[in-house]
Amino acid sequence: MRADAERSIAAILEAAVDALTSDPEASMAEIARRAGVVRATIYVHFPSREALIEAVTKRAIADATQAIAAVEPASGEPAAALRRVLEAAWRTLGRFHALVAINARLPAAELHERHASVMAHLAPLVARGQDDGTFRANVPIAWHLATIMALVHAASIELQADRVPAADVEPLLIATVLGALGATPA
Amino acid sequence: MRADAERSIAAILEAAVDALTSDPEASMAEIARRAGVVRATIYVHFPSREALIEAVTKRAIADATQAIAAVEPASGEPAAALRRVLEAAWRTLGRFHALVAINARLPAAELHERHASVMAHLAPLVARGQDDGTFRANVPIAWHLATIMALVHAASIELQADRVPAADVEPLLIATVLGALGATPA
DNA sequence: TTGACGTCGGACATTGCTGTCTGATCTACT
DNA sequence: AGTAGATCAGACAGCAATGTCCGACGTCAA
Repeated sequence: MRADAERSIAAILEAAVDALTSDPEASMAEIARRAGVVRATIYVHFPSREALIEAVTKRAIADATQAIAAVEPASGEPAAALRRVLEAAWRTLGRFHALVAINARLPAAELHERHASVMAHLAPLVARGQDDGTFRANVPIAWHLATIMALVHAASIELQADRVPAADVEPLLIATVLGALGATPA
Repeated sequence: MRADAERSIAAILEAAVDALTSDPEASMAEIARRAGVVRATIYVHFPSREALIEAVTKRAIADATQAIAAVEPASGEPAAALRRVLEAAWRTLGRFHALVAINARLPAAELHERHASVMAHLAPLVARGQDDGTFRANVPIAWHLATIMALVHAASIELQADRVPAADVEPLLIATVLGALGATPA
């Protein structure tokens, strides 16, 4: 693999994330424009639009997985660990939210498979909190995860709309999520 | 307005909901087919695809607004009132879950504006709950409202993705929202 | 009944996209 | 420096959808 090819691929993936975030149906031409590349070049590396989106999704999930793993969700009090995870998510995962919507119509099995690595880190944390009574136990883990994602996204929207000061968002988000999962947010 | 025109409009709106539910990008041709109408007829009543979708959305929100008003959000314990509101909203929304996904990619400002009528009923309820200590008071009302909207929408999306059984959604949603607002969901 | 309104059936131009291909030009590696 | 590999610039066909238009035909309501 030549160095310039590698650069192109990186630029394309980067541009695809940006473009698809602002418009989930962004065209290949738009992605190419943002990548500073000609449209045909994309097809050199990705046989089709679908293949490109799959590659982008996989990379996004890999990034998220790494960011979450980095804050050691398996250590310490569940509430504190979740707090750390939320901070990581707030900073890292936010920009990929659009991809969630794009992939939402995929076969359920494939979707589940793609999220497996994230689940692998979060599920034990949530389960641990359910065991020791920190989080509501009569709720599926997937629901808790959906709740977390929804509130992170809502926080992002509120912030962008200037309906809440930037400095206030993180504590608000954390308190709301902890409450939603059933923890008493102190 | 002639009677057959009124029938056509009703059939088109009905068909649009159905078609967009099974495919959020359903074409005008598909909608026309389901409505038992020729494609051109749609353009007689709705100048563009966007206008049709807007009409469908507005009607859905109007229905939800009416359903919420009907359960008297201004009466009784705030937690109980919120519970009633969530039940009413969820049931009315049942038919329109697909529209949630479609409108999710709209400009945030427009989304906010379309939800205004629902918010108008909710804001006093939330304020009342903050006053009597049922809901977290150190949080802007707008944040609580955003939280509620986000969780209702998330519930809708989870349901559509078949990640949670339909029968479980309502109690899960209620428990999660009450917790997120700081009430003890008992 | 009659005429205005509405729908039908289909043709039509336009647009925007995907995916392919070409030859020319550039660039990384040996 | 030379060569294989990569990008560029742009053309091309194919397709699907939107939105417009038409004449013929049905249907509502006065």
